[in-house]
Formats: sequence, C-alpha cells, structure tokens
Amino acid sequence: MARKTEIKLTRFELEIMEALWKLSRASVREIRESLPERRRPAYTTVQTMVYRLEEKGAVRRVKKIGNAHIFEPALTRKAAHRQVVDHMLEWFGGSARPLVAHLVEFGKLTLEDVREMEKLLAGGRR
Amino acid sequence: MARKTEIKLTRFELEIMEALWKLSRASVREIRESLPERRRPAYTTVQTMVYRLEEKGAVRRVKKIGNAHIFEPALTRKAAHRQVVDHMLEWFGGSARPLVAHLVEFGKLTLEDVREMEKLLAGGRR
DNA sequence: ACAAGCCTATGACGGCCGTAGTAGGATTAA
DNA sequence: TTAATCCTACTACGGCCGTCATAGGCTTGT
Repeated sequence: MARKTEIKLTRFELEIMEALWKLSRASVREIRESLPERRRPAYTTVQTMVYRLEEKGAVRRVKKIGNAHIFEPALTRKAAHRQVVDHMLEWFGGSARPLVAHLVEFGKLTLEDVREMEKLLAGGRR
Repeated sequence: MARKTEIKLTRFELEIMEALWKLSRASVREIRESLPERRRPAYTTVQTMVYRLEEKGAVRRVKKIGNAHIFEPALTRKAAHRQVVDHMLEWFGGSARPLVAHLVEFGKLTLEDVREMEKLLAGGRR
C-alpha cells in the first residue's frame, strides 16, 4: 500500500515548519525573521534546517525570486502533528489513555478542559 | 531553589528504567533478560545504557553480588514520567489542551475515555 | 560598470545515542 | 588448580542534530 513515507521531524524542525505553515511560502530569510527572537539562530543554521527538511520531503522549492529560493510545506500541519502524536503515544505503550491519565495526575488537565473535550466529542460526532 | 537537576531520558533509557522499576534492584544481566525479546540488544549495549543512566543520576549501584554490580533506580517512575510529559507538552506550546485536542481529532481518545477521565477528576478532587 | 550585499552550496564539528567489541580481572565448577 | 565463564571498564563508530563558516555566484543601487 505504498506507505506514505514516514517523515520524522525534530522539535526544531517542527518549529521551522510551523513558521512555514504560517507564511505559506517563504525564503530562508523570511523563515528566519519569523522565528521568535529567543529562537533565532544564524542564517545558515536555518538554511541547513530547511535543506534537511527538503531532503526529508517536508518542504519543497516552488520558485525563485531574484536568486533566492522560495519554499513551501510539502506536508500538512495536520499530518505532521499526527506523526508527533503517534510517536508520543509510543512512550506510553501506544495508547492515549495512560498519557492522558498522566496529564490529569500532574494537573496538566483541569476538569474544565475535560468537559470541553467531552463536548467536542459528543457534539462533533459522525 | 536548588533545582532538582533535570534528568532527560531517551526512549530506550526509559525502557531500561521501566525494567528496573519492575525489578526494584538488578544486575545488568537481569535487566537485559527482562527486556522483551524484540528489544534485547547485546549485553554490553545494555551495560552502556545503565552506565549512562548512572551518569545522568537515574540509577545507582547499591551493592555487589559476586563481582556483579546491583543497580537500583535513583528516580521514581512518577518523576520520570513527569519529565517525559513535560517535554511532550513543549511540542504543543506547553499546554495540554492542544495535545489532547489532537488526540481527540485523530481518534485516539473516545468519548468513553474522556468520561472516565472526568469521573477521575471530579471524584479524586481535593 | 562596480562595489556592496544577498544567497547558495558545501563542509565541518561536537554532542548525544544506540550499538557493540575487547582486554583483562573475578568467580566458579571440576 | 585450572579452565571456562562472567562481569567490568573502556573504546569505538556511525547517524542524526544543532550549530555555523566560508567561498563564490547573483543582484542591485549608484
């Protein structure tokens, strides 16, 4: 079934992707500028990340403006997040239940959060 | 406030720890034997992991039997899981809400799961 | 036409991780 | 006592990641 080629992103790569998803299309410079100041490494560092994302198939070059390449995501935010979530679940035996149990235990989830969730599930059924 | 020294574990290190938590105390060999067959690398590989866990302060040597060292966890399962969860949350902006939203979106959480959670929260309050 | 500046392509490096081999000391079964 | 076995302490290595420098080609303002 022609596996959709697993694309594994690191945390920082995901941040680059987030920037790119927001921008839709952008040059390395634009991506760099759009990163929060506290997380803005050298130009070539960002460039390297973008290149590696390209190798991984997460972004692609769409055109050139002047001599600068313009990149766009080759992966939807949703698909990427799905991967991330799936990997996280592996840490908890593959099931969401224990993970959420931990969230609750550590007070990361309030009763309100959960009620909201429930509403979402009950309402958005199909 | 004398930070409790962050101990960052990788996935495999966590698996070793899980083994050790189950065993309470064990030698490298015992740890290795207790790993599921599909995940049982060479003896020295396990040894290296244990040594590195020792450096990270996650395990400690408690005694010797014959010439073999016996190790025990120097970190509770709960504390370790807390770290893991915290790191995961960072991927989602530090809040559990979006993470759980994704779980719901991708069908990893059922209405039942959430109701269970709610019961837990409502009941176990204080 | 040219200097100044921007971008690209490539190379590098150190740290962490998973993996394992090896030398040699310690233990044990005969 | 001695050979077989076990365990330790090191060393190594390649891959991935975050980090960046450098060389040189392209573009542009004057």
